[in-house]
Amino acid sequence: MFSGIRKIISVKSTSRKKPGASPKLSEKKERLKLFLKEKGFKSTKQRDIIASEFLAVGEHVTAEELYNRICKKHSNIGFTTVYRTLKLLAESGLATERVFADNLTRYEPLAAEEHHDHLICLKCGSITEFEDQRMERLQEKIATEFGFSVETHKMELYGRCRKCGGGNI
Amino acid sequence: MFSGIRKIISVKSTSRKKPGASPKLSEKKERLKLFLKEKGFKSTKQRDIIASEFLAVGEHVTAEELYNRICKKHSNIGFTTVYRTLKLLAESGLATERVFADNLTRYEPLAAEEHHDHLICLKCGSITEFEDQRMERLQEKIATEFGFSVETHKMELYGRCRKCGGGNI
DNA sequence: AGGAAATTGAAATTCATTTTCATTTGGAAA
DNA sequence: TTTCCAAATGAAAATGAATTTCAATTTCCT
Repeated sequence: MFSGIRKIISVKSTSRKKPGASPKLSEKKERLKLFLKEKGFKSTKQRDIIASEFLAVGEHVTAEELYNRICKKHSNIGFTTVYRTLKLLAESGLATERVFADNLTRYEPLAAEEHHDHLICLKCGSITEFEDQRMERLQEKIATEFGFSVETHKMELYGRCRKCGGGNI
Repeated sequence: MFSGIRKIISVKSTSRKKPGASPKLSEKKERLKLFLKEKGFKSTKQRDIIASEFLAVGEHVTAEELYNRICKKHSNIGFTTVYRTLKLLAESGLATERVFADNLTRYEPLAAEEHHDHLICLKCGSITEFEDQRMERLQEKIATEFGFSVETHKMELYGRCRKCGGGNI
């Protein structure tokens, strides 16, 4: 299923939130520090570097992708630490873990408060985010019809983006 | 994410199709034979047994689960063959591969023509299928708004089923 | 500064999945 | 039916992402 994707190579964000709606980088790093302190964890150079790089990159990265970026500049940072820090960021609510059809775990900044879904191009691998209230409402509605209460959901549309012939197949 | 699920233990189907709408077991096995012949593959005892057991079980099984059932009666059938036969069934359109939040690959009979989505209970692990035209239409609509054409999609609602307190949380 | 506790990172482990390869089997052609 | 070759089988090995281990290092509280 979805075997068309070899690798998700590039990533785009097309969210519709107002500019300035998301916290600044410094604010996010502050939040991480608070979380660490609160949990009795320690602030370290590595965590700072990794968090900064992660927040700078911004889009759906795997632990490995992020590690590759980081280890060029900081040969003293190991894969394991990148991996663990991403988990930590996810726990603290600064990142969200996602698994798409290629079965790799990706991390995406923030998102705790801004749930959204994804359009994934099977040709070029680009990921476009979207949020749609109609969708949220319909999900609730359907769930209710089954006596089900929704805590979270996963919704991915796989197909062709505009560039790859989305309009006219 | 979704780490609440330890294991998906049981599986229910609540699809809304009319009774008799889906092909009978013999019909399905016929379809497999045709597919095999068409592709120049061979019919074997193992494939027959595995396909029968799979179609009999009916619901979202992993290769391992199916293997465990089969090897009790047929000690001469190996895991690899079960694994490969499930892949084959998926190719032939008699099964669909699905990966839920626990990251195991499950197979489900038929489904090539009947696309549906899933409600997954985070407490008891039950899987309920549903199909909803409103959902399909909305997906198309949203995709179109992004210049995207949908080939396939994945949509899972995670929460509580009726038994596990779905109505009143 | 001292020291307990947490962190780091290289290496090892886990675990589902997939591949390898020697052997067996199915089934088309003789 | 017998022959023969490609396909299938299954045990074992390989793969690869995710996770854990553990000794050495670092943080940060007192």
